[in-house]
Amino acid sequence: MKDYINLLKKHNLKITPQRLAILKYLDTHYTHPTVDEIYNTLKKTNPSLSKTTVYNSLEILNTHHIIQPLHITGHERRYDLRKDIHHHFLCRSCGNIQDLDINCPNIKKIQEQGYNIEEVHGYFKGICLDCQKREETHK
Amino acid sequence: MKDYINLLKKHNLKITPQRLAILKYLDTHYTHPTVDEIYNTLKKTNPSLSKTTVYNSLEILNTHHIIQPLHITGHERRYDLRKDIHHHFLCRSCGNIQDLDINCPNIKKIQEQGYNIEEVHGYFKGICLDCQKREETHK
DNA sequence: ATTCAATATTGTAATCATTACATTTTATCA
DNA sequence: TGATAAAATGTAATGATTACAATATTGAAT
Ligand SMILES: [Mn+2]
Ligand SMILES: [Mn+2]
Ligand SMILES: [Zn+2]
Ligand SMILES: [Zn+2]
Repeated sequence: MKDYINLLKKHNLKITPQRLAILKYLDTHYTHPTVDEIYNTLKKTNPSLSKTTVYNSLEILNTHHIIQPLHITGHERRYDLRKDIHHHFLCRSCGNIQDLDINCPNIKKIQEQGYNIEEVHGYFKGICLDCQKREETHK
Repeated sequence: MKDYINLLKKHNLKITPQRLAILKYLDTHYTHPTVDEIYNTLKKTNPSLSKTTVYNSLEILNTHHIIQPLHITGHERRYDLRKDIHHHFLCRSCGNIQDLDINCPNIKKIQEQGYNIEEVHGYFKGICLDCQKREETHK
């Protein structure tokens, strides 16, 4: 990525240090962070940052389809700079959310049934590979 | 369904009118209702019902895998008496949530990669068939 | 470079869903 | 029919998100 300024310009969004910082954060942390994670980290180098601005910025980036929200945990929103359709795995043990790069043949099928699909969310939950190994060695 | 009493017995859960009413509601309304929808409806015939009881009952039914929660809208929990894996379509226009009876070949693939999968959520959002027709006729 | 209007940021208060908790009631079983 | 553990109830607390009013900044026109 890198050229966040032109990305915002392309969408006729005003270029502000807050938006640039949020875009950069998402671009360098593909961990599907929460609003609080983004806010608390950026607050360190930008002490005047308001949490409302983080919410507002994420909202407008979402409406312009630059980022997408995930509802995988069920109690907090998370954000993803990747805008292509991909699925996610949430580990019950470590809490990490991993990308699953598998293509979903069902999307096409459902569209063929006549549905107009605008969003796809594929969430899998369980124990990730790392945590399984860790449990093994602890026996 | 029908035999909610034995269902609760099988899971060593106490048989209470509240739990029976909630089970019956979910069994006769496969609309993936919210807690408030369940509460407000049952409140009419059971005025002493507490919303906390609805939350508690749904929680214990969930831990016993009798029902499953959906996080499809992103801002409220919904419940489904169907416990088999199936996917859902949320219509942006009418708000209805429909079951999609498609099998997901990715589950097997991800398991083959070593993941231990405990939950699967497939959410699709867009405009449902009925709403598309309605829009057509309104032109 | 300066000015200005539109837009963004900020801080605080409000809202909404959910959870915690103390009290009262009920289900189950001896 | 009690006794006891579990459940139901009502209220208060929490946590994430949104609303809103005041201030500051951006970007374009001068
Ligand atoms: Mn992702
Ligand atoms: Mn369903
Ligand atoms: Zn893990
Ligand atoms: Zn519809």
